[in-house]
Amino acid sequence: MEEKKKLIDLSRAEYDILRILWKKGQLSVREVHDLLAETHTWAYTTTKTMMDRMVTKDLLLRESFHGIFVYKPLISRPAGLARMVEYFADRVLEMDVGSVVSLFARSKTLTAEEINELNKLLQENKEKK
Amino acid sequence: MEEKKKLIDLSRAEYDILRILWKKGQLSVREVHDLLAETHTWAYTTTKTMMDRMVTKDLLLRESFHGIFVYKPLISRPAGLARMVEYFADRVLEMDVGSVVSLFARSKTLTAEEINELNKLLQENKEKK
DNA sequence: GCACGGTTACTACAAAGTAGTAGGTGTGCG
DNA sequence: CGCACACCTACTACTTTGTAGTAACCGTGC
Repeated sequence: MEEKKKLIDLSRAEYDILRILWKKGQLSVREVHDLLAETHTWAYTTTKTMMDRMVTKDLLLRESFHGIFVYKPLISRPAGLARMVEYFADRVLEMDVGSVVSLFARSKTLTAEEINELNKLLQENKEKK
Repeated sequence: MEEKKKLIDLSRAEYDILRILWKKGQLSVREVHDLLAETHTWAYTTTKTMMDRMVTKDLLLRESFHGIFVYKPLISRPAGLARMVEYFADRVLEMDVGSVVSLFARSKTLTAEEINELNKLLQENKEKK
């Protein structure tokens, strides 16, 4: 049996940053920070620190771009979602993950392809438990 | 306008402890710890530290009972759930909280009364935003 | 009365959350 | 041309949370 990679455990803060990057592709700290302002009241340096730490954790990739750094996600949205969905289904709703995943189909948040990936990840994870 | 109390923000660890206490009413550290073993691999003292910190944060009440301490939740299950449901609906599913709350009705996780309370909390919270 | 098994209190250290400060750099203006 | 300003980056720091060890305490059986 090969390496069993667990679902990625993101903190809420990390997830919020990734969420923006998943939508936009790649952004500077400033851009992420401004978008984050809707839900957070962080200082600019807080956003920066977070993002830099996420780079060392291989959650984000940082590249110099026209003299400034831009960051892009290193994990897919379904991969980032999986752990949260699992947790929420198991511990909060106390129902099968399948029912929760089916919500995504209705919400149009994820593409069909992403939903497939999400399902696959959750399935694999369940098997090895 | 009176005091606006925000929804309670629980960490996953705190939530997991509360979840057990909501089900059982009140338990000793040992009992919580054993039940927690299903999902966590914490050392006994870790469970203890967590629970004691939750007492100082007014999440739990600690009472001496036959020479040992038992802990009971100071917040209701809907109150503990509200923030997580809101977060999950808004940021993960990106759909209306209502749709998520309706899942509870189907999952039998909460009583009708609890669902009402949950709805009320989420509603109040939305109004003041 | 003391050993033993569990309980409690105190301490510790890493990671996450939050943010300040100092130093670097490009661009316009005098 | 050289400096001020605005903005970026790196480094440091302090608090809370996650995780756990250790030592002191305490009732029960012998």
